[in-house]
Amino acid sequence: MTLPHPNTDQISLPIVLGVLGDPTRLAIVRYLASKEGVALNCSQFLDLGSKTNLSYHLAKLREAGVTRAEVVGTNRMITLRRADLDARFPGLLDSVIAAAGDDPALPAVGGHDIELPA
Amino acid sequence: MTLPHPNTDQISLPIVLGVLGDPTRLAIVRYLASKEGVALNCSQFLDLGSKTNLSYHLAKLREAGVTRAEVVGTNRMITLRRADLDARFPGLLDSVIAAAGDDPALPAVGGHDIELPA
DNA sequence: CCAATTGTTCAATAAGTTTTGAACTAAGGA
DNA sequence: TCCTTAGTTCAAAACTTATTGAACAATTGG
Repeated sequence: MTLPHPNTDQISLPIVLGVLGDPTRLAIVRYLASKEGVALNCSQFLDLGSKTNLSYHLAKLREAGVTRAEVVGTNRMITLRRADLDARFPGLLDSVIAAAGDDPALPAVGGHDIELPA
Repeated sequence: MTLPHPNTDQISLPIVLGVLGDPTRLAIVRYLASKEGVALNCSQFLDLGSKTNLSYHLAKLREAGVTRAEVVGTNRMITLRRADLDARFPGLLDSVIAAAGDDPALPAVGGHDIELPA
């Protein structure tokens, strides 16, 4: 059970920019960046919308190549594809995250720690 | 006769990203960046679409704060708001332009020189 | 003044995006 | 096995964006 992701060289600039041009998704990326190295499941983002709606936005991010989703039991562990994005579009992710860093117009993620299934 | 532009501090990250997430507009920005300092009118971009459609896309870019349009006679001279964007979102425009730089999936602008009204 | 040039606006349509709830699948634990 | 948890899928509705052609405005040049 793996989910489809584009290869690094298939990541498209206009698609990435379009996907990031949505406040909910930008908030997801900002939060992922702030927790880099930590495994996050979808429920971490419930502050941003309904379960169904998050599934939609997280699929958009994954299909654009911005995030990676790994299946761990019933969880999908979400990470930023930082190395891939840096390789493909040097500096882009950093400048987006820096710009989003303190934007009060973006929704915020509460961020509860979660226990993973052993 | 001046056209409305947002102030630098009113430029919104998600709006800028959304506006750049369109191949036609990304091509416009790439071409403007390649001709920085040169005055360009809308007709320069007719390779990318109809006059009406360009008017629409150029208005989107202007309203997002990505470009500036100055009225000179019957022309609108278009420039990139590079300094404003660099001030607001450091590094963002550079990385977008670099990433777009050699993307064969983006439409290209022919680029004829034009004679301005004296 | 008249005609040409440059670009905008309008209304219509076409196409795509976001959001929702209900139904569903898959894994894990009691 | 049965229940719970995590997340997806589907179809519908609501909304937004892109594209077109016809009509319009404003300036310039003859």
